[in-house]
This record gives sequence, C-alpha cells and structure tokens, in this order.
Amino acid sequence: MNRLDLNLLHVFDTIFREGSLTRAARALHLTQPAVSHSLSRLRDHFNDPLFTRQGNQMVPTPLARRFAETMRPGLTQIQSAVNQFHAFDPARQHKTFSLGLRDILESTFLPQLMKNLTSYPEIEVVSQRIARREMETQLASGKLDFAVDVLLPVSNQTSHELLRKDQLVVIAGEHHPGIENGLTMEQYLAARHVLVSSRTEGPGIEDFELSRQGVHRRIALRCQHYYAACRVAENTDLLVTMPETYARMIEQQAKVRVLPLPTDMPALNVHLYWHTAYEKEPSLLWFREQLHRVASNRPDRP
Amino acid sequence: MNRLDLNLLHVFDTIFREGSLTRAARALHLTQPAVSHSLSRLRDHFNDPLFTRQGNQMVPTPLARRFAETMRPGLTQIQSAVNQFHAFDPARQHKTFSLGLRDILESTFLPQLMKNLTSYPEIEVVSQRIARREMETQLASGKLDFAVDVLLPVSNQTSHELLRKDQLVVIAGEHHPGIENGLTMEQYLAARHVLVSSRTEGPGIEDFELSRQGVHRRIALRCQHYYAACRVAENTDLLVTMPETYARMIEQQAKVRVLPLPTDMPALNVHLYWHTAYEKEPSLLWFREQLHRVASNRPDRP
DNA sequence: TTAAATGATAAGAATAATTCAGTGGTCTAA
DNA sequence: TTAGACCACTGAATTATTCTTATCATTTAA
Repeated sequence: MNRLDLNLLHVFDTIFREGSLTRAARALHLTQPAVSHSLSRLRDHFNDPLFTRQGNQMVPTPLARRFAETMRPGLTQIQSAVNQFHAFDPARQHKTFSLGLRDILESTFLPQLMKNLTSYPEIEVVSQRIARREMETQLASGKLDFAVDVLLPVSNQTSHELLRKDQLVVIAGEHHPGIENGLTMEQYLAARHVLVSSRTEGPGIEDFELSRQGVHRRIALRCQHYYAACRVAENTDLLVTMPETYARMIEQQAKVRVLPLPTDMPALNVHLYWHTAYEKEPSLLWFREQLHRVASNRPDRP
Repeated sequence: MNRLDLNLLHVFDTIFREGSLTRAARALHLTQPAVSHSLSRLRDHFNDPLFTRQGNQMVPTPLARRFAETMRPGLTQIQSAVNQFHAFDPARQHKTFSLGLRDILESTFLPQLMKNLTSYPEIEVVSQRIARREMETQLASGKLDFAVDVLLPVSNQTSHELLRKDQLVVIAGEHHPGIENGLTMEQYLAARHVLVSSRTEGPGIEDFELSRQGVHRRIALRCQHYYAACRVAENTDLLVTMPETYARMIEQQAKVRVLPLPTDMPALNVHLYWHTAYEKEPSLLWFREQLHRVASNRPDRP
C-alpha cells in the first residue's frame, strides 16, 4: 500500500530539526533505538537513506530536503488544528514562531521581544524578510505565523489589527546648524535629504504627503536602510525622515538628534497579519499577545 | 501528553467524508470495528462525540466541523508531499481535485472535463467560485488545487501557464436586422449593447480596447452573467460581446448568431494557476494534463 | 590513546491495534 | 405493526507492531 504511517512524519521532522537521532529521541521522549527504527522504516518507504551520518550530525539527503520542504508546512498546520482545543503552556511546550518583518521592524521589535521571552526557553523565533506580494501566501501555506507591515489590502483569509501607530520624525546630525529649538518648515525644505526606500525610484511616503501640501524637498541620497541613512546624517547636514520608534533607538547610539516634523503628517499604521483559519489557536493567541506587549512597551508580566 | 496519533486523523477525515463508519472502513481497507475503535480513541482525545448517529448517517458535531475545517487542508498538503515520490494511478486511486472557476468557465470546462473523466470513477472534482483576491491564498493553503482565470499578477509561490486563448465575438439575436453578411464597425457602434461584468461600474475589457481605438459604444444593460445577456440578445436587438468558446456553446441552444468582431481585439488569455510547491506531485501533474486536454479539445485518450 | 558519544542491530517485552462475535438501536418495506 | 436489513458499539482474544534493553562498531574530542 501507498500508505505511510503519519507518525513517522513527526519523527522525520524532529530528526530534521535536531540533526541527530539521540537528540530527536530526547525531544520525542523516546529512546534512541526507537527513533533509529522509525528512521529505517522511513528509509524503506522512500527507498532513500534520507539522513546520512557526517561526523557528528545526520545530514538530510537532497530527497529528504525536498520532502521536508513540502511536508513541514502541512505538519505545522495539522499541529495547529489539533492544538486549537488544548491550552498552550509557553513555559514547557516547545514551539517555533515564524515572523515576517520588514526593514527596521526587526531592530525595533526583536530586541524587546526576545528580552520578554527569556523566561520561556522553549520558545523559538524565526524572523524573515517577506516580500509584500508573498506575505499572504506564506501565511496561508503555514510557512509564516505572523507578518508585520503597514496597512495593506488583504483577502479575507487573512486577518489583521493595528499593532502601533508610529509618527514620522526627522533625524539630524548632532552639529547640524540652527536646530537647537527644533526645525522650521523653511529649514526642512532648505535642507537636502536622504530618502530611504527599497524601490529604485518614485517618491517615499513622506514625499507623497509633502506634495499634497504643495511643497517639495530635495533628495541628495536614496538608499535602502534607515541605519545607513542615519550614519550619513551623523556625518553630514543631510536630514532623514523616519518612524519615531526607530529614530529613538538610533538616537541612543549615534551622534544625531531627533526632531519633530515641522508639519502635520499622518502616522504610520503598523499592522499585524495572520491567517484567519488559525485565529483561535492558543499558542498563536499567546504570541500575538506578546507582540502587542512589545508594541505598546508593556513589561513581560503585567 | 498532548500527542495525538496522527494516523487517527486519516480515519477522522474518511469518516467525515463518507458519513458512515462502515463506508469509511471499506475506504480504508479496514473492518468496521477497527474504525469504531479509532473513533473512540479520537473521542477520548477531544472529549467530544465528534460524530453522532442521526438516522442513517454519522453527523459531525460543531467541534468536529471546526477541527475538520483547519485540519483537512494540512492533511492534503502532507499527502501531496508524500505522494510526490510515487506514481499516480487515476484508474484505481481515489482523489478529489478542487478547482476554482469563474463565471462562464464552469460551463465551458466542466462538461467536457467530466466526460473525459468517466473512465476514472474514483476521481472527484469540486468546482467553486473564488474571488480573485482569495485565489493565491486558497492555492497556498491547500484548499484549492487549481484555479483558472485571465492573466493576473501573482507571487512566485504561484505558478501559471496559458491554458487557451479565447477570441472575443459578438452574439446577436437570430432576427437581428442586417447581419446576414456579418457585422460592420458602423453597425456595431450603432447598436446598443449588453455589458457583462461582476463589478457594478467601470468599463468592460472590450470597452478598454474600443476607447484605445478612439470609439465608444452605447451600453443599454449591465448584468452579471453571459447566459442572461444572451437570453436578452435573443429577444431584443441588443448585442453581446463575449469569448468565443462560450458563444459557440450558447449558439447551439439559443436563437442567436455568433458574428466576428468587426475590429481586431487582443484575445483573452485564460491561464491555469497552481501552487509552486506541489508542482511535481504526480496526481496534480496528471490533472493538469486533463485540463489541457479539455482546453485544446483533444479526446480522452490520445 | 583513550573516554565519551553516536547510530545501527538483535531479541525479548510491552503495548497497541485488529478481528471476531454478539448486542442493541434505527430505518424500511411488507 | 413487525420482520429484516443495516449500522454502530463493546469486550475478549489474537495478532502485529513498536519500544526497550543490551551490545557493537564508528567517530569525535580530550
């Protein structure tokens, strides 16, 4: 029969993650020979060694890699489905959360998040950069648990909620002339600017709003990362317009000053996205709460 | 332990589909008591009857429904992953293919498709209408195997290929005056038209092309379905512009004539979409071939 | 070189699943 | 209304599978 013992998939997944039969056995609360036997059953089924011993670790064969690639998202989906009826205990259960973060969100979220999670050593976080176009499919296929991004149009298989509002502020080098009492609109428009954008052309969000107000600023540099832009501002008279949360972080490490924008501009709405089907899964609910804590700067335990 | 025997999920899925333990047992090549025992193990685990006997069939409880909803897509993903290394035998293996078809594609595809599949009684097809925005997430989550639509921008988790090109033609009532020798551009523009569109406003694709050519036609009726539009054309002097494949089908049943468009217009590119990760899965490859057969009007066995 | 650790293997033990046989309930048709 | 067919559940016995203990051959690290 074509029928594979589905429990072996769980063993396969663990060996794949741990890279060792002994460690996999520990994780599964089994003895090492039990795992070894399971592996040999898998080997029979696939007619492939699946994992080969290379020195101290079991390295997956190409076939095993290909299998893992397609099988593991399904497995996590099933585990989510099964676990939705059981409570989640973050202190004892092992769980990997995968998170799609763009640009500066990694720096503003991860440090505080991981600090809050130190008391949960079994919790693992994977952060990856996800293209906007991929976001929904990654969430739907189970490759991603959450994504954080500005407000985007999504299908109704994807849920989202506001995580935090971020005002735009201006970063200027410490010795930028004439900014002791903040920045006037004249100064802002007279200065030259760094535009941070992942695209190679077109205006940034702040330029959209400025042109709506009928003014225009001069761009001296277009680059991809806010961090690089800030290091430029540190050493020149160029200004950088960026979200406040990240600016406050940079302020503590670089010789720059954070100044309010001299004009009103709508705040950046940072949203959290997830797959609607797994909305009720306790572990995901718990992680969502953790993310909200970080976003609103609440301490670990309320 | 929180650990559920994953093999029970397969039993659950089969009971859910078959609505009967006896039939589920047959499908699983087991005896009925074996399935009954499996079910009782599931009941212990979920602390819920899961299926209750109502007359002649086992009806899932709300909890079972909710569980099935989230679990089954994962299960099919896993089965795809496992099966990618085994050949698929459409004559003997049971398999359900789910297909996202919009509007007229159901009428133009399904009859011929199901005719071609009569020699494969184990093959089941589910066709559902999918909103464009949902398409990719449905494919990614495993709820949909294939979708058919015009060319759309997609993420690279989704693959696609041209299924067929469809020319636009005009449908006119049988007794429409002065169309014995086809339709001139003057006649086309002088007539009043039915515009078929699922949106409530905005031009149709043909209007886009017409305005590119600097002309404009008069819309007398805007409606949602080509079939309704044809019945209108049958009884009035209104014209309907639509894809040729569907027009040819209608022509055989309604008192209408199919006329070529009096101007050149780009053909409609009908594409087939699927999830890239399961590209190599034999059963999906086989079904893709079936769809191509239908699209190109080739017979069942070449 | 040696001690510790790792994966494979063999054989017995433990566990789990399947089958068989029988019960009671439900539907259908005479 | 009732007999017969069908269906799901239960318990005991059997069968099959999986796990464990013990051991060996390699490999790694001290």
